[in-house]
Amino acid sequence: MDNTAPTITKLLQVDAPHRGLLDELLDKWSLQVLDQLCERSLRFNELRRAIPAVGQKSLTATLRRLERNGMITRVVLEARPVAVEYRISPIGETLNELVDALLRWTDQQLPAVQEARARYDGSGA
Amino acid sequence: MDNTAPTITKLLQVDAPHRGLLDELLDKWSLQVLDQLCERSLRFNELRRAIPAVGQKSLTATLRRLERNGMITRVVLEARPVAVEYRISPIGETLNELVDALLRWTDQQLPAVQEARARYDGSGA
DNA sequence: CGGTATCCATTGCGATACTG
DNA sequence: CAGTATCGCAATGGATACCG
Repeated sequence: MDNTAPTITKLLQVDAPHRGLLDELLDKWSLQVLDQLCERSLRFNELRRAIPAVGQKSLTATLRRLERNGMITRVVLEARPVAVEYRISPIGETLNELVDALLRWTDQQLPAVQEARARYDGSGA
Repeated sequence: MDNTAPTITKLLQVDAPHRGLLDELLDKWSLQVLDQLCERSLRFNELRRAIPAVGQKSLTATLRRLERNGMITRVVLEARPVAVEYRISPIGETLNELVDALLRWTDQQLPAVQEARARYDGSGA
């Protein structure tokens, strides 16, 4: 696995597609959708309820983007009126592991961050 | 201090500050600035040159935000006209490790992602 | 239910000009 | 050099209405 793990920095600068991909995947709603679907598959309106702050338009856009990049799959169930289920994909699961690592990091560092904020806000105010 | 690491998912939903922090830290420019400063400290205009696509205004905002959250430190050097150096902080370095993991992930998954995109774009077009 | 289409307010962001 | 201030456009994103 260490075949391509050279100065990671170069990936950022030289190889735009890598950055572009993260830009599409690390936004506010994607992280939350990903996290929800990692627990279990959900329907459109279930997702809306699970993430109350997201608007319908934004949720649709987020789902399309995640689907296009292969992170989730959109499954149309035969049912009356219509039923669509969104599922995490294998790749999506690997991404979610990294996102979880990020979440664990925030959990650890939040106190230090809040202290830093207090210092910054205090010295400037 | 309870080190309970319960279903990470709950952190996302219940605890807004965690998500909020990631929202401030995972944007387009922050990742690149962080990555640059992890290699070596840089001055304002060095950063601009290192990340040509970023505007002055956005760079300033990004630096302030990273500084406020304790990820970098702003060091005013005594020099003529003025010299300011931006340095990664210890916390910032730990964040950058996770970002690097993300970058390595994109490097691994990019082919699969591009395939997914081709499939998506092809079936829809 | 699971969307799309449209309108509209807000914001983001680049370009430009100016300052200590 | 390292910013701040201002302007104006373009893109987000919410609210609403409507469709299969």
